[in-house]
Amino acid sequence: MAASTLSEVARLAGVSLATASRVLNGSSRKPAEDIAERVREAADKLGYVPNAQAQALAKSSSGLIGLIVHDIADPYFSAIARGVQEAARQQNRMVLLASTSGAAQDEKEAVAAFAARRADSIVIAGSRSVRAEDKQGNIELAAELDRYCRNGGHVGVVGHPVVGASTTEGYHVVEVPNEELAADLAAELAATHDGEFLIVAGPEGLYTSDDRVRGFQRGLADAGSPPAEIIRTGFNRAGGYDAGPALAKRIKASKERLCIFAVNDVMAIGVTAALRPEGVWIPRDATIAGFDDIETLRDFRPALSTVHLPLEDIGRLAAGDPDTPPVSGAVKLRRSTETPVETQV
Amino acid sequence: MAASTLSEVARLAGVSLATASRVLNGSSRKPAEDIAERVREAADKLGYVPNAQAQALAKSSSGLIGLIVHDIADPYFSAIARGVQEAARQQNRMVLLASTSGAAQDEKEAVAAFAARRADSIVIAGSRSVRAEDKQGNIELAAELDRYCRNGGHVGVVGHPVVGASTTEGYHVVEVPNEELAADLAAELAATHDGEFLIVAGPEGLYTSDDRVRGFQRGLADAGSPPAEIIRTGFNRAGGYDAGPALAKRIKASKERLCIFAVNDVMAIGVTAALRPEGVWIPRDATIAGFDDIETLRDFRPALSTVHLPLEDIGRLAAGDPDTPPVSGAVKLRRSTETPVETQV
DNA sequence: TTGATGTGGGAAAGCGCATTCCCGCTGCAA
DNA sequence: TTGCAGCGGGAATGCGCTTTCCCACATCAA
Repeated sequence: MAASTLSEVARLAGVSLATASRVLNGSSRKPAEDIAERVREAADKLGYVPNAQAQALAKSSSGLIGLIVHDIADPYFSAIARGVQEAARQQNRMVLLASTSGAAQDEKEAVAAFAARRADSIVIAGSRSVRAEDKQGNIELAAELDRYCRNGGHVGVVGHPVVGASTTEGYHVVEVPNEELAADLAAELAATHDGEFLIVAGPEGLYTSDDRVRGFQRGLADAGSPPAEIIRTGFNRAGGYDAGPALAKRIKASKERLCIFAVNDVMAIGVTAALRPEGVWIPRDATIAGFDDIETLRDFRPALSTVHLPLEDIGRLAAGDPDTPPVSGAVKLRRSTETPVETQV
Repeated sequence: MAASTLSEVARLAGVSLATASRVLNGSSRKPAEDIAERVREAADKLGYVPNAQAQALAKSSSGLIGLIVHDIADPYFSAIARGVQEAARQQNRMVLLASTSGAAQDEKEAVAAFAARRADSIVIAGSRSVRAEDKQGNIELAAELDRYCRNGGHVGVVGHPVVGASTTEGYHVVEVPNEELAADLAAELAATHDGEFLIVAGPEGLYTSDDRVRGFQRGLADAGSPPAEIIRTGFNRAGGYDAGPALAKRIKASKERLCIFAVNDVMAIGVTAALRPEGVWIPRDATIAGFDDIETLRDFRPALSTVHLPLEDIGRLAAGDPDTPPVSGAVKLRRSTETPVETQV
């Protein structure tokens, strides 16, 4: 990657390095127009591309924003990534991507790498967890982030504060009202459904999952319904799928129609897919709702009841966009939780 | 972003800058263990994080790989992005992201930005086009890329060479056998379907779309079927949706069952969604096939017939991973093109 | 004409690091 | 003991750029 340098341009234009810099890379001092023109011509002829690394070094600001997700191919994260990307574009920055599969250890490394690149800010999406096996990783991650913040970095966290972060300096948490929204969902569902409820949740200790479970139970309680049974599985499509057989058995054994709340959309889809071969139809034999309102999944049939989350906005907010409205979700009841007309069998 | 520097570490450890550098940032010369230990301690105490920008400047290699996509939230691109990300991880690099909505002008700017950051390589995903309105943009993009390559950069292009690129030096095209696979799909469909075929394509001039159309028509011809009528619309879900009403009219007017080939999965989903309110059921009233085999869409019902593309591998290949097998797709016939049993009405 | 005040270009000092070159030291053969 | 290689650490240079400081010159009021 050897390209022509500023001093080559300066020499060709017959001016000093300083002048060339002033002309080409926006300075407060504007050299005379004829000189500027000469410099621009020279730059053009040489195909000069400024070295952002050197610029960053000289002005100590990189124009980079680091994004940490579990999996960029997961539609939840890619929607957030789009928001971050847009915010970055507006701020004239570039986004550096890191996928970590959610491992705290990997996240720590990603933060270190971003810090090494002197990213102006870091966005961490993806659920925090307090599980025992993540304990050590979380501590190290928090330490790394604290250090990054102490050195003047900004970090935007989606959903929940990083476990064990000791400073608040530099941290910016985009609160997602998971609990409230889950309660709303439960309330709306309880209004029309009078059978049992069941929750398909992620592993215990995962904040996002736990919040949604808690909120849902609270909503149920407020509506006078008994608490829902909880099945724990993976926090992704595969987790939902795996829970399918047990659910099918449960549904077939029960006299009433069961209403399932999967703590996110992809899990709900996984559950639905696993239920189908068992002969369990949604919403005929059971109803189901998810959470997130993933765009790619909207054409699904039966249309999935869910809670809409402005994921793109969340990404923008985490990336520090000031013009983005605060996070506000909304319950979306669709076909998957409709009580079917009796005549339909 | 001021952090402690190598010279601070060196001073604290009581060694020279050179020694500290050798200890901390992998050099071929290994200082004595006791000294090394002292340096590491000092680094640890200061919370030293090497400045990758400065390192890049000094060694002139950034460890960055630039990725250009139309839209990171589109599952097609996010799957490729995952592959690129994985390859980058293996190569110990980081990926820089740019979304461009497919505008050649934006892509050009993204390339310039990557070049400025001295990215070691650039991956361009997303269909190239020869449309007239993109002409100027394409020329500039090609020029920018050529310059990048001349300066020693590597570029990996998914699908088709960049229009108008004058060098081959540094370019690396990941060929996607769109045409062959589309022909295969047509052949397999023609084997069981004897009604008419219809293609929902993207705008004319979009390579990927054009290739798939051409291949499909060829497959039809080889199977002895008449060429399919072509409807042009947007190359995304919205495009498919928009084509819905016209298709519905077409289907209702026709005596035979129509087989629709949408040139990608999301378009097929869009079509299906638009058809539903019109009372047209898949596969009862018409059949449909897509292309790409998007993972998030696999749970869709009726299951979408499509052509599987190893998108993640494609991303890996474009990012220059040597261990990734060459691209090979496969036709996946599923429910959406099954001839329904007559008794099902 | 003279001194004060700008104005605009250039020299040079870093930014944080890798790396080359140099030098003092030790170990060994002669 | 002398000479030479080999080893390990340090000084210094440069990567490409920004920015401060300086200086030459022009302008204008007195």
